[in-house]
Amino acid sequence: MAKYNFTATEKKWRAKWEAHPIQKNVAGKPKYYCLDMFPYPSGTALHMGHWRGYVLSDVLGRYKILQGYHVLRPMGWDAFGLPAENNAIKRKMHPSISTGENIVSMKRQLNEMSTIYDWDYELDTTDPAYYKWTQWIFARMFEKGLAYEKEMPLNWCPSCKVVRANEEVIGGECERCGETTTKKNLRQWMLRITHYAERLLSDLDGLNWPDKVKRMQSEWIGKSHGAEIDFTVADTHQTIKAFTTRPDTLFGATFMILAPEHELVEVLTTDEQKSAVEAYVKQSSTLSNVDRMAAKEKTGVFTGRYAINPMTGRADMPIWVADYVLADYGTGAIMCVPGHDERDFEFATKFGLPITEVIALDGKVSDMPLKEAYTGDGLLVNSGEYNGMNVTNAKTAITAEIEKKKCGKQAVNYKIRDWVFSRQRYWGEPIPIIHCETCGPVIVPDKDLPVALPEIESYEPTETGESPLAKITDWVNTICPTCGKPAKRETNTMPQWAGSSWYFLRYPDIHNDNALASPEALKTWLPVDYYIGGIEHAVLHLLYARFYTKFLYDIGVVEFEEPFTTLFNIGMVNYQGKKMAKGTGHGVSPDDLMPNYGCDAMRIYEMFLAPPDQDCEWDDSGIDGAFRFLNKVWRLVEESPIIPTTQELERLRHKLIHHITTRINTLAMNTAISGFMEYTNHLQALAKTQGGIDQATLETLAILLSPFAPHIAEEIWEHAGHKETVFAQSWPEYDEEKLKSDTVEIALQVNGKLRGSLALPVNADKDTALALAKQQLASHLNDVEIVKSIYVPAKIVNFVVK
RNA sequence: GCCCGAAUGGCGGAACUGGUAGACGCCCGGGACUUAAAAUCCCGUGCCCUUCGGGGCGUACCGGUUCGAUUCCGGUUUCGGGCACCA
Repeated sequence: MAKYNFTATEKKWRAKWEAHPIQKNVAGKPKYYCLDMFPYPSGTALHMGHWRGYVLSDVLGRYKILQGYHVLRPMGWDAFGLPAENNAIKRKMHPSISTGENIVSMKRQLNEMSTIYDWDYELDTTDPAYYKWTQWIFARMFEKGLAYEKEMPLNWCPSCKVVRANEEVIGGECERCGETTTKKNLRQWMLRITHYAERLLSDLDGLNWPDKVKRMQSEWIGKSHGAEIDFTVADTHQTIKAFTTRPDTLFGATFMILAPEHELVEVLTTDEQKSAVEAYVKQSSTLSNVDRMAAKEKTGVFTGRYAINPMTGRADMPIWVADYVLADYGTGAIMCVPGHDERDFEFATKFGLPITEVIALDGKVSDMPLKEAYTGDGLLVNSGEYNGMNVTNAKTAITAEIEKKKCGKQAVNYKIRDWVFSRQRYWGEPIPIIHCETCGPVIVPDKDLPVALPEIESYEPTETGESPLAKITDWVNTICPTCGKPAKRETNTMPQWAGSSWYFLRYPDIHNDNALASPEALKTWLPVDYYIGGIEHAVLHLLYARFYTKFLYDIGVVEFEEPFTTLFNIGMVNYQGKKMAKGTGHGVSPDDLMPNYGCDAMRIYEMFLAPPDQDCEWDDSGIDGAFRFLNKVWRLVEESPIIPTTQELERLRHKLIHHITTRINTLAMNTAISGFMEYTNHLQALAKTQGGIDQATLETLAILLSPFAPHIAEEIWEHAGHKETVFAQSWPEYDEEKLKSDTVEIALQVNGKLRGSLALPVNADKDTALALAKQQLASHLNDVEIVKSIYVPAKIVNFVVK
């Protein structure tokens, strides 16, 4: 009796799979595109957090092969971007070298996991042959007016003199030098994702995605109905546009607030208030949106001006500047109704601004002052001719009056904003634009794509806020493709998102030089059937990929509008209370565990650890359980004589097929594994009493186990007398009839408390069940009156007594 | 702050549609085998009380609906993810 030698077994099968890949006989099979979110090689190694997703999708992929699909399992590298560049700077290497090294080590790790990735389809977003098409898509967007230039405020470190990403600004301070950061306006390339807001929202309905992800995206797009109202500023020719979802409360609008970045702040502020306002604007520029929204106490300053309430005609609305109003949501200005908005109420209370009640539940004015904002339903008060009208009707009526007065209109507002698409960094796709003094920004002609990222001495950010590319004059100076005059290249690069928003289209046809993928390849493989990746990508990556797909649909490149039919989001793996992350080197490397436990045990444990969609805490110690389980399986297989099939073995076998199949279908892998363990325990006992196990049990076990622990599964399959791979088999089916048993144990309760149990025929009628239950519970039913008797077949009997 | 989630023994978790809470595994304790150890096997393991028959409590907290709630509803707390230049 030899102990299961995982090292030798895993080596043996990995070599066999390498020589004869398990997916050979694919002709005529239906396709299944099972895709992982690709990693960004910004660190040298994968941690167990990555394993979680890749093992999960590998199990699904192998399962689909056994179900008879031709499965596409590609893998690639999202290798551009800030983290990769910072990793390179840290290691004093060129980013192409450091990411290249990282890719080599990650690929080794993926192979050691015995994943079925097909490296014939490997893709790298930094490969010019790939980013040629990233640039090509940008060119099409530019032509359609979806890419445009705009001045945007960016985080600026006055000490380092570089643009800082939000990630690099911690609590208003530069991560590198600790200096308080400010904002600097720089020209940026933007993508008009807002044009797709409505479609991005409504098409969520048809997706087989987790509800919570759909909800997050829908909240992110943030559609709301209301009115856009123009408020005239007294003693000026200016008007302030404000979007509100509550036009019904217009009579209660007692002041207005502009975001500190609002263009009218400078124009409107009176001389007396000038210094105070300027100081406030400067101070708020050091804060991020998150810091501003999370501030404990509201801050703000008066501009010295008043706006006219269009309903009352009175110039009694002081105009303030406050940073809880964001420049990029709505119009960057709000009308404030402190009586019926919590934040406005807080602000008005703090600064002594008037509060007017205009909605009351019963239509009766409350005693002033109000203790809090009332945000509920009700009837209008203090609202002139609208008094007594309900909120819903008032919204329509007051909007209609504003429209009549030509000082506003009904409006739909989206929270989603256009996408800032340029970075002042080296390590990204050059934006294929040439700036010509005569022609303006001109797109690089397709024949000149890709615009290759030039080699460069120093790729660290520059002191002018420009990309390091700006320093390479040879590269920057070029000729306008339209008029032939001297012109300059765009020096900003694209964000990492650019490459990851369409890569799933490229995989089936990665070597195509004439199109991003051939129509045939796209038709054969797309859309993606199952997409698996971290929950942290619930909004941005998935929204951007949907946007790109819709755009490519509109220009006729693809024939579908949604890229990912089914989505599964893996929960985070934490370690010592914190998220495992490559960037910080915080995590557990599979390399440390592999020599002691082997690949199968690690795959099993990773799946057993927790429900895949939930966050979990990594703990090495549990891996022993997975290791023992596999050894137990092997002993059972090796030591048990083969006997003819028995009814018990048959029932147990079908139960296992049923359990594993239903669990795999919902990716409930943790309970699939616990099902295997339970089965093995039963089988062990049964093998003892019956003197062995049957051939069918052996074979079924090998096939069912193969997606999870492929090496030992092959070994069992071989032990069962077979020469070809277990992955050439078909997934077994279960027989409903064989799952049924005749009797069932039901619970007996008195007043909902458990008082016993009873074995009953499954189809026992109520009278029989109650009679038997009464007998059983005689001691509990002695001196009481039974008020009600409940019998739920195969579940429970409950007596309600007095 | 806003949006999205989560909370069950010493620990990870199970409980499928409202029906016997704690499957499975880890840890821990006891036993078998062994010169010994490892490995393996068997038994025990939510808390409290017990006359050892059993009884009480228990799924973050407070309340509600129900014969019956980990599951549904209202409120609260704590923790995690996202918040647009990390991806």
